[in-house]
Amino acid sequence: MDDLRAVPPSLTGLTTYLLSRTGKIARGRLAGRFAERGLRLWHHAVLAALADFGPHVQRDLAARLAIDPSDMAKIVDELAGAGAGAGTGAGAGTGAGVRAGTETGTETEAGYVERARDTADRRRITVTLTAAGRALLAELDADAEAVQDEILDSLTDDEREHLNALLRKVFTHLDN
Amino acid sequence: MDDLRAVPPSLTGLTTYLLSRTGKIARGRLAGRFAERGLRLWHHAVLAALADFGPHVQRDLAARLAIDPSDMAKIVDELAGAGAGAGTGAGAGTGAGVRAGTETGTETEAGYVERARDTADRRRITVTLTAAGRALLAELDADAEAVQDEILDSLTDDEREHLNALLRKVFTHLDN
DNA sequence: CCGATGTCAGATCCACTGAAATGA
DNA sequence: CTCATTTCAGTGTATCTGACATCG
Repeated sequence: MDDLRAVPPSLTGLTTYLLSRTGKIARGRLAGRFAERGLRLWHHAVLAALADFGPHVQRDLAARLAIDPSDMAKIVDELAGAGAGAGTGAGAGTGAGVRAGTETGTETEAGYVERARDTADRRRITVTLTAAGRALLAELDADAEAVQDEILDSLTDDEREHLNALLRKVFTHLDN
Repeated sequence: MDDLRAVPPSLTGLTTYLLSRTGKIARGRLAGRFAERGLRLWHHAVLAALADFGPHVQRDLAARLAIDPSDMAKIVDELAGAGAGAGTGAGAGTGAGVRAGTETGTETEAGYVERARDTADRRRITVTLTAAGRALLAELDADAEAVQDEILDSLTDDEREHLNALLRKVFTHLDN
């Protein structure tokens, strides 16, 4: 009898629909977790890019992640901790884990990335991952995997691997 | 070599990331096609739900598609073609909208769905798919499949089927 | 040329109105 | 029979985000 929660089969038959829906759910859940830290998805992507490929000129970072350069400026700014009068250097000095949990009024932004003038071309600003950034990235990655376990709960390990392979194939092809 | 187009491997290793990215791309492309008609994705979903499950009380339609009832009111209104209807909306650019076959008159009267007061409970409005709506749905489905062919271009038929099966499994489980 | 700030549009969400049904 | 409560459709608003445009 026509369960009102049932989704139209003609939609679930469309792979793109499933892709879109599950993707949105996944993104939403992960964004929720990051929000508890006062972060958004792009922060994770930026940190990951820096970890994987090393320091970037800000513009290249934007190009790689397919995001508008003007938006990248904000993200890097937030990761650097320049915004909102946050204690930049953070008296805590090294470490500076800053797993704030609840983002109370005080934003405990710390230097997850560092902006430095390129020595060769002094117009360029090179963004570099700091130790604190690397630590934060590890936590965000853990969040991501936790969400992934939720989402893919119904799949076996083999199926998960297969799904990843298929999606990777699709994605890399789209990238061209 | 650090191709600037390369995406961080630590991200592509996350299935949820791929899901999220490809889903967003798919949604964007399909939304683009629909926009040429002056429609949005929800219009397609509503038509599909009506085709698959028959007439709905408007509120149930909203519940099924997990959308806010107030937003559903607007969407149904546009599909019914009452007043400004589908032509305007987001599309801007091309005033095209609404190519239902009978292009008599400049605009609209698109009755893709019909609203009728429930005789028993006059608060309720029952939404029914019309012949024009069915025709439009066929076109939108064709658009969706075209986009799907683009997106899944790199996969064989077997792989596409497998991907659909995996995603369906994931999605139905998430629905619970 | 590059990065930063500001503006705009789309989508989602929430509160409210008015009509209509239900139950005390 | 009347009144309070609930449910529904519809309107409008607040907010959040992503995309675009201009300024330094």
